Amino acid sequence: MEISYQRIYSRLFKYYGPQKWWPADTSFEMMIGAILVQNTSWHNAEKALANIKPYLAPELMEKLATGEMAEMIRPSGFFNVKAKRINAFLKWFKTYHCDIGVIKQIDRQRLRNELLNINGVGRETADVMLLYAFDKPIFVVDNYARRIFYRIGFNMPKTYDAFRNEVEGTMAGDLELFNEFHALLVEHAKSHCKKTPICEGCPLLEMCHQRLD
DNA sequence: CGCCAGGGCCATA
DNA sequence: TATGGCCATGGC
Repeated sequence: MEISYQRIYSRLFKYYGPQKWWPADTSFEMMIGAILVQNTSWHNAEKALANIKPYLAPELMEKLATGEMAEMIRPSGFFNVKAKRINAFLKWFKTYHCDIGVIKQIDRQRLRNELLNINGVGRETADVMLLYAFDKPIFVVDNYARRIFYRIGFNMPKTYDAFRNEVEGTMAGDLELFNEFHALLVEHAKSHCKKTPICEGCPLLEMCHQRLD
């Protein structure tokens, strides 16, 4: 049986079930969460989110001084840089009057470039926002996807965009599929495919080459 | 105690 | 293009 991205997705979906991401009440909360979770456990990002919950609206958040913001998001780590990144994001968001509906109408490529121009929003954060806040069908490349596919034995393209294009080009996926795929890869990495893996009961065991690097 | 976590920027070669 | 240092908390 040919091992493909499609087959891996099917296996993960059958095993873990629908993930219904992103865990946030609003698109705005989702995007703030995307910045807070950068290179940080979701557990710590949640603590920061809980602290700024009373300010989780662009009109309220822009009034906070950067120093106040930093203190509130302290549990997420890198709190000084993340406070600046949130400010940079808010500045961009305001140029569209914080109107999610308007931004959703923007062409996918152009919107991606605009997000990448925000200081503190790199490829992965931009793609996660495009997928979970702006409904663009996109494959999110992260270290988890790299680790999981590497251990299966795939030789993925080295650069971010080449990897993303390959998966998107070979999957014929819609919004719902890419939404679930990223969430499933994260869940799989956290439950089985950790740095020190738990291979017993792994749903991908038969297709894994055990390249535990 | 060290390792890791749902990255990105910047300087350098 | 591709490394390396830097940013920092909290769970284990």
